[in-house]
Amino acid sequence: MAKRKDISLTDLLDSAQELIRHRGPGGFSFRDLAAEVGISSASLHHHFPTKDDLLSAVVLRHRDAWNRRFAALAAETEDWPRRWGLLSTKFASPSLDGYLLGMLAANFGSLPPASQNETQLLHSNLTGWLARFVTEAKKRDELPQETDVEAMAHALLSMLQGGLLLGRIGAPGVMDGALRQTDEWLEHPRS
Amino acid sequence: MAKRKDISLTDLLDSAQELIRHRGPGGFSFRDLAAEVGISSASLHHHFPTKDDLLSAVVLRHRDAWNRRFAALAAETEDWPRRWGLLSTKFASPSLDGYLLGMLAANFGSLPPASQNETQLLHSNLTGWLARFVTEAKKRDELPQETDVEAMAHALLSMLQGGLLLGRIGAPGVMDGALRQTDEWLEHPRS
DNA sequence: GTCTATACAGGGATAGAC
DNA sequence: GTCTATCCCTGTATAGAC
Repeated sequence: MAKRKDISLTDLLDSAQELIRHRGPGGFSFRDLAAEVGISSASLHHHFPTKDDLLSAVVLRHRDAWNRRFAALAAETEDWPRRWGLLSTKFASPSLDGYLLGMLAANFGSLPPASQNETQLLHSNLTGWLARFVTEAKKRDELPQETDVEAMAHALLSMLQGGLLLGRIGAPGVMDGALRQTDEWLEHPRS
Repeated sequence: MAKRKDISLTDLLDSAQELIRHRGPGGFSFRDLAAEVGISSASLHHHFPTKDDLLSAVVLRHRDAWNRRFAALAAETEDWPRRWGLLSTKFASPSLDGYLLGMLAANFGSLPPASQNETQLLHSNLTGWLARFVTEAKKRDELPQETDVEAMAHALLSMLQGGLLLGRIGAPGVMDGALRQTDEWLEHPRS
């Protein structure tokens, strides 16, 4: 023993992110994560001295990933219905990590400082992208001119996060229903 | 010492509920709650042998409270806009406890069994009432006949919970924005 | 019904060898 | 970079006196 395994940072963050999504930031221990990736908790502390370091690293990467996804989506199409369709699908996909923000938000008060910070940044990044998309949709007359950009962005993100969150309880069709209704609202703007 | 203080069950559950709302079900200990109500943790265990007992008692009472609120609301008016207005206000009020469901949902996987059960019941109670209100609104032609009752109920509850949850992060205007947009959608049904 | 005291498991984190 | 061993704290829960 005591040989280098050179656990990749990516694998580590992947496992950590999975644990946060499933059990919440306080729902797993260094020992849990260490066991999962096959090293000792002391070795884990070598990579991330404190839990705050670990959590905020996960959130930072997650934020980057979403920013890249949004940028790619923005480049891919200017069509609002298409943008929203792809976006909501990404969020609704259980294999993807739309859950993370909600888990962090729910346990925000118990998060260590750097992680709180990253979580706020994640939230404002997502809201910012949504607001940009809504603004552009208005310019293209795909949404009513009276649309309040901020309100719409908050509503859409709240819906997505709330749907994911309530879906955790186990009742079927929550996210599907919420998305179906939202689509109805979005595709049939007021007369 | 060792005199009876006869801490009232109500005070106990109140404090516990407050702690769950603020820190989540796993974010406080028997010692925390005991200190708050001014008894020892051992005394607390006398009232609630396990944490599962404590949590599920809180959720049960909470569920009852919402059922009574909904029933009162149903009796008070049949007007859908008014019902929704009062309801969303109740949920949005920070002094009230609309948070609870979201906190429980986020940490659902870490909840002990009875508490999971109660949480599911809470969720289905709330969804059921919302669905009933939507159904009645359709009958009164206050919502489009094509409205999918389940979808609408899931969407509204998701929005409320998502808004409350994201509001915890500290960004201002989330819940307000989400509600403003929802009102827009509800008051201006498709042409 | 309340207390003190305590058991026991699990958490984050560190020391120091290899 | 990894390990074993360990520290110290906090969590749930119990025993037994008053």
